[in-house]
Amino acid sequence: MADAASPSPTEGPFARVETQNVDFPALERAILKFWDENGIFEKRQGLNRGKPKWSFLDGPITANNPMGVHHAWGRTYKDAYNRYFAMTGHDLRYQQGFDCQGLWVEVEVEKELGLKNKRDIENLVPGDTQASIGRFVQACKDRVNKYARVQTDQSIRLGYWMNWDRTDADWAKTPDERKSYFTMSEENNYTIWSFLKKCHAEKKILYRGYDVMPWCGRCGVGISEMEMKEGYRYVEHKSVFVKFPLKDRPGENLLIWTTTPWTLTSNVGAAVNPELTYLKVKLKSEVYYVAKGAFKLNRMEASSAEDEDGPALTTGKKKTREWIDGVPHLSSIEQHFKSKAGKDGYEIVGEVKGADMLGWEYVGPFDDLPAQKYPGGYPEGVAKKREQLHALLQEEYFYDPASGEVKNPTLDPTLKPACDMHRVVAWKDVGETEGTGIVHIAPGCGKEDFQLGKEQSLPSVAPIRDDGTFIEGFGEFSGKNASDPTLVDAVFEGLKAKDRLFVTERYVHRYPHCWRCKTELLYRLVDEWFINMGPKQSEEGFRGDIMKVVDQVTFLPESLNGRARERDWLRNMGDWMISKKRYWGLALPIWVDPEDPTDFEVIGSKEELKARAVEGWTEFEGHTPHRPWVDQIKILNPRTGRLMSRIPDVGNPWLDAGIVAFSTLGYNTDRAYWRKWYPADFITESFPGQFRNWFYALLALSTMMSDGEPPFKTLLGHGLVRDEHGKEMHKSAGNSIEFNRAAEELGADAMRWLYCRANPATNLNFGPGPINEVRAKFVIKLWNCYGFFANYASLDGFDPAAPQVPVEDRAAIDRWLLSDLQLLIKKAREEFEVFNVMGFCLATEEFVDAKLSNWYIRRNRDRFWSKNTELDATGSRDKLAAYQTLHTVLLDLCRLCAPIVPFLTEVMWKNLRGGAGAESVHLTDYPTSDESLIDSELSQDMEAVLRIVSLGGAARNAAKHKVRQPLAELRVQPGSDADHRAVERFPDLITEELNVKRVTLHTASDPMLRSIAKLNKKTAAAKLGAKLKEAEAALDRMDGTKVAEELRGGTFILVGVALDVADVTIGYLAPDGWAGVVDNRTQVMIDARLTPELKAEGIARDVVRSVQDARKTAGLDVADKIALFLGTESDTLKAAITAHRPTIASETQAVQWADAPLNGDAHTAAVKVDGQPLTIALRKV
RNA sequence: GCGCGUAUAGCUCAGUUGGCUAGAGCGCAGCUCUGAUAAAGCUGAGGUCCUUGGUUCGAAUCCAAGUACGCGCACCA
Repeated sequence: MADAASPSPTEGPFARVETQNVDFPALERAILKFWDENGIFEKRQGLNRGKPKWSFLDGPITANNPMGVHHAWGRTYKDAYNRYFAMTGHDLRYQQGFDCQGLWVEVEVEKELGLKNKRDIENLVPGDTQASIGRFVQACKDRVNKYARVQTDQSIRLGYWMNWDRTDADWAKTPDERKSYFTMSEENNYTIWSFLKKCHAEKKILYRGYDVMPWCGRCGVGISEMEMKEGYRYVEHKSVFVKFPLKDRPGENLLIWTTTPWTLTSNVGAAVNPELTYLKVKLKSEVYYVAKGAFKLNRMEASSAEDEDGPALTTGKKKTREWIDGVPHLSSIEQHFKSKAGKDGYEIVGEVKGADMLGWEYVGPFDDLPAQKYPGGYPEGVAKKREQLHALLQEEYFYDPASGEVKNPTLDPTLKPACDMHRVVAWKDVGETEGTGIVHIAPGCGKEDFQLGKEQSLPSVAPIRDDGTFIEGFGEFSGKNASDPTLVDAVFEGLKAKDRLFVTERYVHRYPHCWRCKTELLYRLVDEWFINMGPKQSEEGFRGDIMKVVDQVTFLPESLNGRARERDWLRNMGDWMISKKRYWGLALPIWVDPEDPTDFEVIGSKEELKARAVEGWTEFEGHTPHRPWVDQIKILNPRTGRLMSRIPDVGNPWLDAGIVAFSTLGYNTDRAYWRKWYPADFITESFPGQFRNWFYALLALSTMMSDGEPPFKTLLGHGLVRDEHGKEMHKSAGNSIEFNRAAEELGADAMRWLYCRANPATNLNFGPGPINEVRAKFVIKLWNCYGFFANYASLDGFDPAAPQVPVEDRAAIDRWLLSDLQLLIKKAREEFEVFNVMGFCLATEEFVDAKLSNWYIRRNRDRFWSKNTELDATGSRDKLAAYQTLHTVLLDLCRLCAPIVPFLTEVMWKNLRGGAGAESVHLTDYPTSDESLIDSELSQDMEAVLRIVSLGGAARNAAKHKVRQPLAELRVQPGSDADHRAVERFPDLITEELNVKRVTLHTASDPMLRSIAKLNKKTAAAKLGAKLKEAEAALDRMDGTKVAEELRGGTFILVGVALDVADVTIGYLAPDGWAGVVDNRTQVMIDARLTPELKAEGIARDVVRSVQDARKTAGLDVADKIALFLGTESDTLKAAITAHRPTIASETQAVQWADAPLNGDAHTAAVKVDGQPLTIALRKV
């Protein structure tokens, strides 16, 4: 089968083509070999060298696992557009990229090595952290190299033309020296350094942030905003209502509610909304404060909030909250009170404004913990850093509404411990649709809490370390993990012991999880590095600069509003957290003074580092700028004279991918080259997520590096690949499909066509079903057209080099096909230029199916079958014209489709070119339409022919005569000029296709068919009731044409009842002996009467058909001659056979007639024709 | 909660600046054709064009409100 890819030299210019059970994957492998052995890709590059450039920038694929079929969608687009622009004479870079660094690789390597946490990693070489990190980082590099190579092989199999690293020698090189780009390359890392340097030195937007951030205790890493979006899920937690006894109001309590009981250990304050009203609820001997609006609230209704004052306006149904089956629904706070009170009941004893509660002091839930008693918050280092941060931000003075004083915390020597600071503070964001309207504030455990703590001068108590466990100072909790359920129980026990526990409940909410390892995130006070994006919700600062760039690029497909989405993300995102407390990644080039954490420097290049290094350079030299080697370098602080150390953090991996418009184009090493290729003309990736990931990072880094020049002109996004039934593909669900399996079982071309014909704006259903559909719809159909041509051309000795019959001398159907081909070429170019291959594919399917296969070839078969020896000069010329037309169309189709299905078209091309022309279709130019061949009237007329033929078929059906039975006449009342012309220009096409003797026109002005109106009893019966019979009779007497007109006009009254279009069916009646149908204004009828002559002819055709069948089952070749015996007792059959003997003989290639049954090796068959038995016997002669 | 989008046959979707009896492919049933075609053709069953109201001679199409779904954003105790 592999040989099928190359024409056999023994059979003239065209090789025979197999049309059954074609093994497309085998052909694809043969083509890969052909490209490889003949350097086709290199030749293509050679042809385009020096031509106008077309700059494509590849978004790096994560080299962490083998490719999935979902990757193949985007890669197919990338290759298709690359190939199109190559065939239209553009110089391309053909550089593909791998994303190498980051937590996703680390997590896989941890799994491989059986490591559970950071401590395991740092102890890979027992007792030697540096060596351990070194070994771990090496393992990460190894994994990336391994899968980059796997993905390379897979991409090659897909037909993706890039400058790949193919040999062992290629892969032995450093990432910097390879053809593909790697984000772990030195160039990439150092270029990010220059970006960060620019952020710091020029724009002053890099800062050390001391904030509460979501944290993954398993990975030991802060989670950035963009990562957090990936991890929200609905989960059940234990929530709790807790009493905070008020110090100066004996027997009175604040009632607070929280879903994170572990944070109660670090409670510092309680926040109320000064605007809200709070109830004093008396239960037994104690009083509780609860927000008035919260008290009776149905907590299962999703918070639709504050239209309490307009009950008449609340028309819409309230939505119920997302909930998990099996978890009890929430009770209202009032219900909790009722059930606690029993039959005594509770009592509302007063109301108080939130503003009047400010400053009230209370007893905290865990004031006995050492951490709560520590002066200035806990731990000491935390408090110290906070002071320094305040100094840094120059927030020297605070207005403290609790005391009414202006305070300066940096100068305040008596910072109190947390337990002495418990008081009610104001927070305008407190609502009453969730909780009790009084919020427990733990500045060390929540983002808003921390912010509020800063504003209100509350100390922070930060309880957990980087693995999620409690630090010392938290009594029995120390050492336990904050997300451990038993810890929650311990908290509840502790509260119960002090009679602080009001009630607990099971609660369902959306909670963030680590996007990589699915662990629940905790909010933790951390020390991370940020890029200041400028004021949120504004268009100022860095975010504003990026927005200006966003406004200059094109986002496709339009319906997705990509620009609006990107702008939306830019408006809302917080400052960009770029640090990760991990191992495998960009070494953030930030060196900090050991005594003063706010004194830092950013290094912008390897050279600068070398110049500044005062220690560790020798150990570092020769290594990539990764941990642990780069960690050893110290630089001198010119201000203090102390040695500065690099922060141990690595960078957010989106920095790695975001810099590639600079790093891969040699921005820092060959500025002219960069200038030539920047910006990219085109990028394309799957859009979900990328507006906040690659698209964002690329735009952000490019805006900074280029001072506002867009990194690309056009971005094409596409959806997700789903399984055959539209479900998300997951390895765990067992419905994901490996790329290799798909390519080998389904074929890369079929996959590529499926991807290209799909709408990029929607998700795509992938699987054997959809693939088989496109294969049947397009691949096999095109292949069969090709096979038809090649097989007859080979048999017939068609000479592709023969002088072309001038197009104007060719048959109209030839000119029609060539005209429509030009239209397709125009369409192809238009659609590729606007990055809409879908439009091209759908148009091509239509062309191949409706025009080429089902009309041109079907209608012209006898021109190809005609025997050379029997043709005169005109006939030969006509046959040549047919071959040339079909040959041209197939060659152009090859070139048109080559970017989409490079294998199929290559196989076809290699055979069709007949030894002439380019050795590969991919070395040809993309077709250009020839305007002189476009004949739009001809196109319209042929369309009319197809319409009339279709109607004629329907009329035949109504007449109940199969197509083999010749009929006398088809009569057409044209509904348009094109219909009219079609009958006059192409009577032969119509009569042959419909097997009628003649086609005639009905040109009289009255309708050819009489309209008949009939009641649609289903709908009309209800309206007419008892008058139904009467109405039917009345309708029978009416003129159907008039009824139809009245119905169209809208008013039709029958026996006093108004009926509409649906109540009446209009049928059409042909004269006796005829059958007619109507479509719009075109009417067609067929003469259904059989004469004895027509009947005999029909029988003869049935006989021919039966003999052909017998030939086929006898295994004869088309060209084989036979001796034929036809035996029957039926006089009708005998007469028909005798009358049509010459036709039967020529159709079946019978050169001898036998009067008696053939004996011996003859093939016999017993069939029925016209209901009568017929014996067929034939033998090859 | 805010914003954007979508809603048409069992499934996947077309349906242009409003226009006459709303279409295609797949699937289903029947018929047919077949010496390129495991292909194809024809017919049939199957529709509340999400709902309601409005504009209009006329609405799947335009407008408004509602409902459902999807996506993005926000997510708090």
